[in-house]
Amino acid sequence: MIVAMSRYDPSAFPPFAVTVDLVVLTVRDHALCALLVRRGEPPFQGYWALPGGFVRLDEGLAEAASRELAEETGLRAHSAPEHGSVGAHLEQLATYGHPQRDPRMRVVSVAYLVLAPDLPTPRPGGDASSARWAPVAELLGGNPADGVPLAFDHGLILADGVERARSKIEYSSLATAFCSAEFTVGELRRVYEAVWGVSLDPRNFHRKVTGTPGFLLPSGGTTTRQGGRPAQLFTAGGATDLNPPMLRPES
Amino acid sequence: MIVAMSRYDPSAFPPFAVTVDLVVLTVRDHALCALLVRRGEPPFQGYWALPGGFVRLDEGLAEAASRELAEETGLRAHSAPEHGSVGAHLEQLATYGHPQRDPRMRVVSVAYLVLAPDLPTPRPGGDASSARWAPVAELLGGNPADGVPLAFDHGLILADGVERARSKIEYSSLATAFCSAEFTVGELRRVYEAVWGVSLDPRNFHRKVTGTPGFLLPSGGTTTRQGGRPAQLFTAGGATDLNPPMLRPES
DNA sequence: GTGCTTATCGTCAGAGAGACGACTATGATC
DNA sequence: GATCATAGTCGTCTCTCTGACGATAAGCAC
Repeated sequence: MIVAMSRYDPSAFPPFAVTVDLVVLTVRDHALCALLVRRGEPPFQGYWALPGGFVRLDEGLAEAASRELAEETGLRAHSAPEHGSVGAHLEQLATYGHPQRDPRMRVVSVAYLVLAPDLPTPRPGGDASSARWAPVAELLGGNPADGVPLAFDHGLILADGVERARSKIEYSSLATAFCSAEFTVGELRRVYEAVWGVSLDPRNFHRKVTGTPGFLLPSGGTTTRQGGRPAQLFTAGGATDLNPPMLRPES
Repeated sequence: MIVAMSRYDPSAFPPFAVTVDLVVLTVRDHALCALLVRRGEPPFQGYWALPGGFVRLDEGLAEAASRELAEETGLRAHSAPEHGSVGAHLEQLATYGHPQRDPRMRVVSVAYLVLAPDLPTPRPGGDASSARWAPVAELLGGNPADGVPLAFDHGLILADGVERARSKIEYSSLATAFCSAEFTVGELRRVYEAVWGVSLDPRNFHRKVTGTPGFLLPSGGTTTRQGGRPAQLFTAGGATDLNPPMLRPES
């Protein structure tokens, strides 16, 4: 087998550049938003793009994603969920390697998905004008005239990331990654509503999440943040899987 | 931003080797099996490994996976399901890039998952002694003494692929990818039983799969392959999602 | 106080799944 | 041919969960 014989021949392998790209999602103002940075040089100069960068030769892929995330947002991300943690959730999304996705060289990009609570200030890289939170509804709204399309294949990557997030909160407790350490059932419901773009019945939602063992842990306090009757505060419980899942309403 | 400035500098990027590795699964003798090849050279000489190879500079990742699959098994795979097709299902699984996963060089491997019907002869590469179908229960059985561990991180990749397959047939019609073009409800049930390693009630299973619109299309004929009363033959319908899903029995 | 908001508890009908009985249609064996 | 074993198919019952509500609770603004 010729292929097997040359497979790990160190002297003659096709050289690739490997990058990580980040789909960083959060919920702001009742809308799902993605972090974008503006490109300062060609190609796609002036276009908005996903944050990311080269993987170094001595670091792992998740490590590179984590480093880029910290550089751009100051967030510390965990691959494994931690209870009541302030860090963001990070998981590998997919890998994109079309030969012509970068016009200058062969680049394979490993995309990571980050779910973060609403950040106090989007101060990526210290340069406020070069980064923003963009509502994904505007970016993916089918109508390209709504805004400049993203650089490279980042529109595709973003769409995959959003779909992953939308489906993942169905059968896991990951929606809590969008909330701060303590949150109310109503805040969690607004996360689901923003990510899915739907309205949910508050009573059925309350029954579902409070009735699932390990999803929510009462933290003892109450809050009146949202106006109206004070709501009980919770932290994320240890459960990671939702069984049975909370399915999106039919399209 | 230093990172952004150097991000796509074509003259100075860290060079990586990029490979694809294949988790090829099928159901043989009521057991879920994976395709393995024996390594002929160091490192891990004599170990069993997942089939795979280098990505060429002018081909896409799925393209490379598809090419390797054809070279090793003769199968033609489709990323998109086709009705009644004889080809296998192929989808991207995940990407593995730990800096020391290959002792000689920095290799990033994009793993693909292939679900194939039982192949008449496992004649990979034309060299029968260098390839085999191995029951995944033996490979992942927690007890490493059951067999030689796989080369590189292929044991981890295989475990991820098996878990993907197990969960994916819950909420999609992908289990039909393990069947030949025409199959009976009982054959499809035995696929689920082999992949999940459980026993399912034939009556409830029959009600579920025949009651899900678009899952199965009656092809008109009947068969008596399995002995007993002749069973109706079906082909895979157009539906890709199972809603509601068919959940595994609780562990 | 009234009115508005949000939170939380209850009730009811329908869909779906698990457990399992009953019947059907073939081949194998006596 | 009668009997048996095997596998396929249809029905029934119960329980759980969900979606669609009604009703009540506890804050704030006026």
